[in-house]
Amino acid sequence: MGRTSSCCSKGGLHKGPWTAREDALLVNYIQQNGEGHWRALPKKAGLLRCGKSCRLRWMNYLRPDIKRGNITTDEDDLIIKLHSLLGNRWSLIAGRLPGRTDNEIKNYWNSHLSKRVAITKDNAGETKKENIIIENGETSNTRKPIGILPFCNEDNSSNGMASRLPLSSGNQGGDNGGGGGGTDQLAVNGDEEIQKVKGMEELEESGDLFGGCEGMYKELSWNCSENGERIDEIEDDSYQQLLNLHGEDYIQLESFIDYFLI
DNA sequence: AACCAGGCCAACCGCCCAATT
DNA sequence: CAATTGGGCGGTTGGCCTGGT
Repeated sequence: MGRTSSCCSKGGLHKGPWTAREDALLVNYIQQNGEGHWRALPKKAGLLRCGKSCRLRWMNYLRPDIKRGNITTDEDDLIIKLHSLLGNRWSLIAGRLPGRTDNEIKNYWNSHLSKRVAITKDNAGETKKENIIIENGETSNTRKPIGILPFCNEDNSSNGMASRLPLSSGNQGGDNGGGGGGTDQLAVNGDEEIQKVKGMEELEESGDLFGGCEGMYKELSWNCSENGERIDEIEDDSYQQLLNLHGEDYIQLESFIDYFLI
């Protein structure tokens, strides 16, 4: 229903690498008319491309805010952390890396990071990089973001928050050839954790996160207390539900991600 | 110099979902 | 309510480049 064969496979349309002239036509058109209406765009812009191809070219290559060049070690770490939280949700991950595209991150993951993480997992023994540490100290391979739970706990300042974080940064320095000790490592003790708690308090005071947290748990059919505290075990499919959130709930997910990247 | 293998990355493909008709 | 459209996403492909032999 409503699905047509690939627009790019229609006769008479160009495929393959874009020429400088095509790029110029596309950029010129979007600068004058803005993004959107991709299906109609090629005709109006004088391009023999399908709309999807135009959109992809713009989004992944021609957009003025795209950051070209090598992925930095900070971005590298961030991608790994986000992937451990979100899985192959490249658009979500890209949304946390200004100027990077989902395609670029996906390619980078497939060509660089997946191998590195695999090696890390092989070498790391119990502290596997992609595992998520759950409340009782066990690890899980299911990529459920159990680390989000303490965000909604009332006494977050004293419940060993770091042990629940989704990633252990402990093996970071070793396999990176000196790249370790990045500034955005997850806080595990001392002042950084205190700062984190203070940040949480500010967010809580704003009222945004607690209320949304409760709402989200209800949305996900999780049990929660009146103050938004999650009180039962995550069900198997809950993570998937979490990642399918939209609208305000999606914003809550974004907030959770923010929290874990402090 | 020629060949080959592997890595990288831009682009395509197929599917999904929300909005519109 | 069903059909259609528009847009977005993740997976995959294929061409180019580079390094090794």
